[in-house]
Amino acid sequence: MRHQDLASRLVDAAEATVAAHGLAELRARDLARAAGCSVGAIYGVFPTLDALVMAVNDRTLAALQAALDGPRRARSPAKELARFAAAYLDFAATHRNRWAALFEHRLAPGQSVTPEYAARQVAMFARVAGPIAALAPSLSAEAAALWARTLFSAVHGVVQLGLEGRLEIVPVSVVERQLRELVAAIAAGLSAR
Amino acid sequence: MRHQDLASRLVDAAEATVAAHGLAELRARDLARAAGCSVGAIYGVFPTLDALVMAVNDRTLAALQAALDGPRRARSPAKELARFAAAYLDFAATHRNRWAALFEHRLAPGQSVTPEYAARQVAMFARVAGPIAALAPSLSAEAAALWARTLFSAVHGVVQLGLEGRLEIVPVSVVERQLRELVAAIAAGLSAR
DNA sequence: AGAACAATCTGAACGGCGTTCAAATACGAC
DNA sequence: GTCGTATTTGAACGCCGTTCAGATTGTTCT
Repeated sequence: MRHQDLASRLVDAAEATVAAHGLAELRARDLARAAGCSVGAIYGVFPTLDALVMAVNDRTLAALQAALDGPRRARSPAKELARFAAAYLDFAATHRNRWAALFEHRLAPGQSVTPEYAARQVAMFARVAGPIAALAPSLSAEAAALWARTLFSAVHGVVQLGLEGRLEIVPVSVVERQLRELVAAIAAGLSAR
Repeated sequence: MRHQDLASRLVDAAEATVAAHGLAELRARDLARAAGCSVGAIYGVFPTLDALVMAVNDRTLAALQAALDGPRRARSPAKELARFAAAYLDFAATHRNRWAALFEHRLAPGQSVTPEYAARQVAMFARVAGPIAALAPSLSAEAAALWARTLFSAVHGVVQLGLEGRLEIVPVSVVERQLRELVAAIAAGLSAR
């Protein structure tokens, strides 16, 4: 533990705080105490706390990607899309604070996301494009890719407004039903062309 | 102007700042200067800056509701849903910072949204339930209401990830196409049952 | 071994934030 | 005019992310 990189100790500590109390509770002084260093040392490793948050989010996105790849491919394209949506909901519900941090954190203007982060996002969209192309073979590759983005976004929207909506919070089981019906309707609409 | 309520002058000033520079740029001292009062006077009207932000968001939601009611009903339920989605995108794109503030602002734990805010949200969902029920008459009232929430959330997700996604920002015209195809697929899937 | 240099870490201090509150001010009743 | 009350004021408080002069540690050369 003594020889563990300061960087990874800091990301570990930040991840633990985010998971337990949410992104808003992250403090440089707490982080330093948890990682066993001084506040100033943080800035020898990360230029800013925002950069540290991005490192945490990189990890979360990797975990999300792994969760979505999850169990092996389902029997039909429609079932595969349904499994994907259910896995997304499950990840968001299980790791709520870490998942929320992905969207709560706004990067400073001019700053961009890390290349790994962007690559993971592209990979996740691509993961959806396959079943979609299988479902609607008449779609061009670009159209299928755009549909992948659309389906992903739609599923995300249902999960986000369901889990952290302003109104009543929808029980996870209801969100599950919403996603099942949404994916089924889209799959039906797509294959009917 | 002198006799205008301090409260409305403050909300005006906050709304202007949010619209011009985003929620993150809101400062109590700037607000006081813009509204022509002292910092302390803000707290005689609002218990917290968060409450002031909620007042701004109430206004934004009212404007969004008006924009969605917009032009009179379309010819068919499917077209009405498409119009609704397009109007949502148009509002988000036109009033990007004010719209983003609706979702950037997290209310303190234990605090709830104003009754008007909740009522507007319910009204907007209900606005969608009509065309959905017309499209799939076999749906129960509760199922149609849930579908309204689902469709609204899905549209929101596409707009949000499209306009402020981490990856490349999608041009509005592409998001328009995404929404058109999404609504068409859902409408097809819904009426095919 | 010790001296000299570079690299790293330290934590008090800085500026900016939301929020508070004793003092000043404005206002109405008589 | 005088008192009592309600409102406004803005300096001050505590907390935040971030900085940087000085202390500490590590490395290289003789």
